[in-house]
Amino acid sequence: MNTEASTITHRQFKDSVYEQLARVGKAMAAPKRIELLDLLCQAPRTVETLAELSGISVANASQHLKVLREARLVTAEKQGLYVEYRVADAQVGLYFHALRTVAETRLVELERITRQHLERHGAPEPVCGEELLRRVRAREVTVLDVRPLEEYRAGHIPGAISVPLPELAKRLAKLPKNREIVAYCRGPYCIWAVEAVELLRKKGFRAQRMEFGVLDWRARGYRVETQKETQA
Amino acid sequence: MNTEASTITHRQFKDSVYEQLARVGKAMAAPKRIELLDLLCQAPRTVETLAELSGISVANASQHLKVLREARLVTAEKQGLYVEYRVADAQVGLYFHALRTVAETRLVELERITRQHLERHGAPEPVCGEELLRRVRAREVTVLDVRPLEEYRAGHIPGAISVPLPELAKRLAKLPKNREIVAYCRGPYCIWAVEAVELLRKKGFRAQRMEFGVLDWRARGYRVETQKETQA
DNA sequence: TCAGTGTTCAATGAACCACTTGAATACTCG
DNA sequence: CGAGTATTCAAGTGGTTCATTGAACACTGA
Repeated sequence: MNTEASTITHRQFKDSVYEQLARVGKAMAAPKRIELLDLLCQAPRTVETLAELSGISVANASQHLKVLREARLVTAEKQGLYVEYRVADAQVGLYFHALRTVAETRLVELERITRQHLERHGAPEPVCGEELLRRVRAREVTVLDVRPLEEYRAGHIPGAISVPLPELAKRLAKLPKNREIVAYCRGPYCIWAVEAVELLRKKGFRAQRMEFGVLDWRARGYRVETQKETQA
Repeated sequence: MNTEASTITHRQFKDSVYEQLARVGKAMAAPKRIELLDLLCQAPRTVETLAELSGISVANASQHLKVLREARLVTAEKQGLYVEYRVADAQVGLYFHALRTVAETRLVELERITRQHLERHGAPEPVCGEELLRRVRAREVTVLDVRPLEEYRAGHIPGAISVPLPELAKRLAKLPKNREIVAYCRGPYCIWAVEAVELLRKKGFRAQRMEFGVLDWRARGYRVETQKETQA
């Protein structure tokens, strides 16, 4: 079975397998493409929106999206005047999450950068994530999703209330004063929840930031709620 | 809070975060690097071994390993005359597994290539993975790890017996005739288990191939056994 | 049908990357 | 210490990728 010939075809087989795996790997080799995928993990979006959110030209975004499409990580569908991109399936989100997790555990630089940035924004003390997660799951606290509405619609933590950050100020009155509030946003690198907590505390609420996003939630195998528009 | 200035530093922050994430992403952008990481997920190895197993020059392997090291995915340690590389921590294995899973679910080509190759090696019918997994977990079957001994030592499915494929023939007598046998190897792209099953069946054993490897096992959150040398 | 808009394509140049070769380190072990 | 070996480094080459620009395409809505 280990003749010269079979060894060669063996190598060819391996080479083509790893070549395929590299198609997916290459898709995540450019910072901007990772950012686009991150955005798409929050909600489906058009090319123009993605370009604006990630700070690149539309043509460039389109090109990056083409690469992601060819790696089958995202799909595109024409919706009226716009082309709407979305992640191809749930596995893609988990893949991105795995990448992020490795980077977080292995790259000290990443933690340094994040901590600096949070401190500059007067971030509250880092919280014990897992314990908070437990209380959120047990519904012991009021959970606020401070991302834009469309991201909430595309998927949110069950029981969470959508209060986009810009609207938080005018909707304070409708929030419960006596119950503890937990705010979350896109994830550990998003400061919206930090700002939300800052405002809430200033107004006398008991509030905490959860640094997990919907992706972290899903990666733990918990259910995600979609579409429903629970509002305060 | 959304002044021009704060928006700019915001962009800078995001850019540096995604740049860090891309460090990890780039590490998996070359087929050969993925292959090296795959090999390292099975067991720690020296540069020379890795070069030989992946069919590249030592200098080239060393260079790829440097990239993996700079992305902090692997660590190197001098052991006697050789430098031994190993995956930096368990998360890295899960990251590679996530990449592989996405590629498997999304890339039809990968499945086609694999099926062709297995058929050429007279692979038995594809098995129902999850049901087999249950029976392995319940220890209803005799489990054979047909990889080289050092990979078995680095981590194997609990209860599995190490019978490296080349030694299978001479150790047939020591295997139970009446109990069903399940063989596994490095994973879905490795044909050792296929060949083992072929031989076993020819000799009158009831045998099946499990296409999961240790990585798939771990990704499901199951315990992995190390070091111990259970032998038939 | 035709203007207008969103998206993609094609071509360019600069930067980067994979692999080779040959030399230089850094060890170990006699 | 000095020979021998494993590994890494440095330089060069051909190929690939990224961002930009301007044009082309596809589709909508009047």
